Amino acid sequence: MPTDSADPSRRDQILDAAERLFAGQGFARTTIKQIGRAAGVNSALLYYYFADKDQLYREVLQRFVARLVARTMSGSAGGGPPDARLRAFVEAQAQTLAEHPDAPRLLAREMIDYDAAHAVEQIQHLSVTGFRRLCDLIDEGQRAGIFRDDLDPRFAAISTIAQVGWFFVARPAVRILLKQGPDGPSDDVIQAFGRHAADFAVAALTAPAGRAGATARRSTRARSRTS
Amino acid sequence: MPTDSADPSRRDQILDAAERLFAGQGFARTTIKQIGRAAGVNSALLYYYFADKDQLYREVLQRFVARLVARTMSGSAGGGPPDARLRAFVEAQAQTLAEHPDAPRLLAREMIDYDAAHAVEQIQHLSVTGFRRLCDLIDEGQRAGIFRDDLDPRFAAISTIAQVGWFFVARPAVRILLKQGPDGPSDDVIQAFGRHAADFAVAALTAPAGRAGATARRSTRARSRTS
DNA sequence: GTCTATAGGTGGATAGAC
DNA sequence: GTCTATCCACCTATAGAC
Repeated sequence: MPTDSADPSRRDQILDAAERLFAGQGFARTTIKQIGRAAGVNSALLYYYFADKDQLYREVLQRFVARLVARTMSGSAGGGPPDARLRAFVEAQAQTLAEHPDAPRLLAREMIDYDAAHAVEQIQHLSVTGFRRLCDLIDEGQRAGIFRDDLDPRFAAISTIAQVGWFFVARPAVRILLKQGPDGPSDDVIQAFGRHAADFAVAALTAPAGRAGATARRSTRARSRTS
Repeated sequence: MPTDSADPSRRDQILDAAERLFAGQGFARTTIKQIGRAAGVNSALLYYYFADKDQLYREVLQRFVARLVARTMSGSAGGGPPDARLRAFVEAQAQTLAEHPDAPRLLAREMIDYDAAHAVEQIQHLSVTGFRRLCDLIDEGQRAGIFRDDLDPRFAAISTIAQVGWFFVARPAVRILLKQGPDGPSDDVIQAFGRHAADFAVAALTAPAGRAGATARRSTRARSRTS
């Protein structure tokens, strides 16, 4: 099985079809024959390019995450004050997911179904890049005195990212709540939510430290900020 | 197939086993024979109690969501100011999910894989109860002047719920970020995150309206508040 | 490289004894 | 009610012609 070497077209053709199908119906329900048909080739050919179904799936995920990381990273590189950069980060995230509607499904399913076993390195990479960048951003804002410093940056990063992530994963519920059509929220609504999420996060982080926790104990910070 | 009538024990025994397996590995990868084995009965017996695999899955989901709704609702009934009740709501949510670690997986997968087709009414019910209650809470706080009124209550509700939801769904990523063991975050960390999420949401909602959106346009509100 | 044909295995579902 | 035995469909993967 000459899995490597150079034949872009056919190979990518198969990967494209596989990506669509895996994203749409998951690993188990997608058959080799479906993929072959969708790619316009005989299903046996898949075994010329890939060792088995599992390997094909892994390569789909890898290619996918790599693209996603590239896209996300390029979007939030600029300078400026931490709150503006955080805002840019969140809006870029919404933008990216709106352009790749398969992404949340594919990744969330992988995490849920296989505990990310097919793409540990990829998911790690995403965590180490995306999450980490956010953490650093928040930490920086805290040290600059712009953000309240009684929040754990890692918790805050999860809360920030969660908004847009959940918006896409819980699509059926969101659709009902927002009374959107069967295709899910329109681009307008997605963009509006992206702005809202950025707003929400910045507001939570810039709130005066003493004010919000009237009922509650101070500091949900559990650990060192070096993370 | 006398699917109904009265035989609690056997039937529930099968449902229990099925729930564990479906939650752990999803619908497609779970086989009838696995369920039979896990339940300690012959797999053919499943067809005495349930019409087919699909029907069994539906009943698992229904029972599951019914329990979840009951649990969630009882937790956030009390009175008090809106911000305290919102806090109670979020912490109850975290508590519930910590006690039912299968819940996020089961529900998220159903939404992702089948667009909630197996449990439309259930998901609708969850949305109409949980989400709606949150929306009303936020709306009430806005009218009382406690929460800023330039946020769409429905968007704010999504952001609020998303935090804990994502925390469980993205477990592999969270695990890496928080440097937790393979079993996922400990109960302490879950509780801490629940408090954090409540804090985060209340802070975002109580922030002075003009302050947070220095860079941004006012109001991410898109539609009427009657929702 | 790409196809046809098919082996080998598994899963959902039924028939029928007890 | 519960089990044994089994059928049939379908899916992954391979063998081998072209």
